Amino acid sequence: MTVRVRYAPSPTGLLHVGGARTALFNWAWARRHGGVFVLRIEDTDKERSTEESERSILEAMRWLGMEWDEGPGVEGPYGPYRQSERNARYQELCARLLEEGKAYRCFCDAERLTSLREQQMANKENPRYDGHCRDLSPEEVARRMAAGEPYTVRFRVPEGETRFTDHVRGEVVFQNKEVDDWVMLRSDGSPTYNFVVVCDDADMKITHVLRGEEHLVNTPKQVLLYEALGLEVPEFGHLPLMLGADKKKLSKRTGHTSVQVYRDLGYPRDAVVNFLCLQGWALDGETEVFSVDQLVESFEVRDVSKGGAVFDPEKFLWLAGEYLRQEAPEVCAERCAPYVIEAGQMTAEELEERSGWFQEVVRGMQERVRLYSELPEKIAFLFEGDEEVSYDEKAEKNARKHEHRAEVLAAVRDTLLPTLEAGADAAALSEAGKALLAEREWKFPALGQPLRCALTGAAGGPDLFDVLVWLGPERARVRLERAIERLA
RNA sequence: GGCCCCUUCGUCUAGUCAGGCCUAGGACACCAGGUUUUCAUCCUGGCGACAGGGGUUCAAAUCCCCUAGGGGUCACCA
Repeated sequence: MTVRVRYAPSPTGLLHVGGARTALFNWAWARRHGGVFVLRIEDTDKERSTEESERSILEAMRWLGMEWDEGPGVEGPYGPYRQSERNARYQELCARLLEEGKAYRCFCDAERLTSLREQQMANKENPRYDGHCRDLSPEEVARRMAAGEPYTVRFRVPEGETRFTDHVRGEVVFQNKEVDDWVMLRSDGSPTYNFVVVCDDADMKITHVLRGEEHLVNTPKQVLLYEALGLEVPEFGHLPLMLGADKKKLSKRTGHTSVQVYRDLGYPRDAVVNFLCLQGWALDGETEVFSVDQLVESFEVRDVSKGGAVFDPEKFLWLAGEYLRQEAPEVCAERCAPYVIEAGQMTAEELEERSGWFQEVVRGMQERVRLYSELPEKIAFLFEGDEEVSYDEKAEKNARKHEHRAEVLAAVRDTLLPTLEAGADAAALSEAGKALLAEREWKFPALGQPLRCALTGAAGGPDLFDVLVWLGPERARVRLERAIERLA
């Protein structure tokens, strides 16, 4: 039997990182077993669903590299893949259950239900439907329908207990008396989640339902519905929740929750995928950094942890840096480019013209950056006017520690700049610099600290000889002259 | 509160299904050293956990029971 799994987001916002992880696990599981990954849009909530949100979710899914085999834009044998387009089928199945007495019409209005709930809570009872319309006579139902009274359709939960084997948690049992006669069809005739999810999963031949743990308590309702419909029950696997620092379900209160935000913040794509997988799953307990291929090779649902995972922004940042540093400079440069443009440091055209130069800068900066977005502020000194480089306090203090600072800077101007002009690279400049120091029997800091201050105005940063090359002889000369005066 | 789920370092986790190889391994963070022209990277070391209590067993992080704690969910949302 081919494995068929699905990810079924509701288009009511951006793609949540928890949802993305669920999708990733489903996707990996399908790929691992040569199965099919279905993407289905659960837009039964007309109030909150938007096309805009659907677009952004699809875009984020693609960005993460999850191609769906069936779903919006990809024809499949069980479409359409948007619930709003499948209404006829829901009505059909509902009519069947009604006919068989497995569901019934309920004429209780919102007002009655609300006061019922309030009363129950006041009595310290559990709020639940009281079965008021469960056994209405066919005549009464017909009469009230004819009178145009609005009604919902409720599922008639049978007696007994419902059990299923969860691939993450093992055997789970619910007493049916704890399960409410839930609403399948709203009074406007539209279907609810628990109803459509079963219809669609069955129609789409889904074999494994992997979803967040918040759905665990819905499962008995759904199992019961499969049984009432005479359908085969799929296998379930409830993934642990992703938690915020407060150990509660990850929400905006404790940090960013959408994939798009991390993308926009400049996290490498593969780092996002890798990190999400680390929440609740481990390759071997040793390897933290792994590829999508490795994920697909070894992902098993039974290896998923049971406990919730606190989302750790620090570790995420570390992992982002791991990925960014491994990138080829030209790739990294391309990904940093939008941020450089946004910061107003270079235009797209300039970036194009000086792509070699920019890549070289990126290469020199990669070890010092974790997110693409971090680059601009770290190379801002390159875009300052040469006459107005601002020295920060520590840089200037470091430079002033060396009494021969002016002399050393002058020596750099007189010996290194000509070398640079002649086309020397950073390695050659470094040699020349060291020779210059050896001559005078000075240690490196005597050169490094004044020079760094002169060139960058900062106490730390990239290799000085790289900086010399990036700046070029003209600009370096201006900065040196100015420093010789200012640091005198 | 009812029901359901969960519980190994601060955090992510390996080990639990098939009890001995675990004086519990790795990673992030933190601390201390080292390399380095600074910063960063990199390297070395340190700190640090089986929620508690009972069983079962020659032997329990691993199996059973209880307690405690945390979470999820209780809609004409999904």
